[in-house]
Amino acid sequence: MITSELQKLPGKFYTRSLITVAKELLGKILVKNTDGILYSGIITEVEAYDGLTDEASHSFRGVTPRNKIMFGVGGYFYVYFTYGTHFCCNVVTGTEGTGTAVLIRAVQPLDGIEHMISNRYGRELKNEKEKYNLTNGPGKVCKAFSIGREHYGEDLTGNKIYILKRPRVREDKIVSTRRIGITRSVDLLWRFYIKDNPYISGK
DNA sequence: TACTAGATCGGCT
DNA sequence: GCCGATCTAGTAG
Repeated sequence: MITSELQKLPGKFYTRSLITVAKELLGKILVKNTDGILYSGIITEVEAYDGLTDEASHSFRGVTPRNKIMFGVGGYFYVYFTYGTHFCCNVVTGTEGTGTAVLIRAVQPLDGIEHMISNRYGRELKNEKEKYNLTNGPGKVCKAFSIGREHYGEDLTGNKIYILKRPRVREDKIVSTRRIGITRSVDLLWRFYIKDNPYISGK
């Protein structure tokens, strides 16, 4: 697959409802093209976060400086810093004021794999296991793609960070489970991943 | 393999 | 001041 020949998703892809966008992001290709380095990977695992009903969401308690991009219109990047060490990235969805976003939890690397290995390990791969460990978690994806606070609010219809069109993943190839690493609203089945793909986070 | 702890700091109660 | 949409290294079994 030649990623440079694929089409960018338009703004209207993102302004639809949270769960629709979350599921349809599976199989699409996340691209970062800055500083002369091209990174890309197939989105294999996501989680949905809602504003109104979802206590686990950063947007649940209303607008703050950190989450304000979540309350804007869909199609922007929400990057946050957590546990004093990691960044995680989200795709903002829906219309103005909804406070919804989709956390990208794992991707399958396509372009820039050598850079990802260097960003993650600072050395060569040691074994097969490290190949999958490269991007199978939200903190790992950001580390591999070198995504940080400077990418907060990035416009996904721009030319630095964007997502490429790909055929929709069939419903019977999508697995829904509880979300990972949260303590509130734990019963929602809002984690989605591509069945049988090896680039999936633990549990 | 399974569990525990430590890193490390920004956001918000 | 507390705790988190995480990850890794270390220890025990």
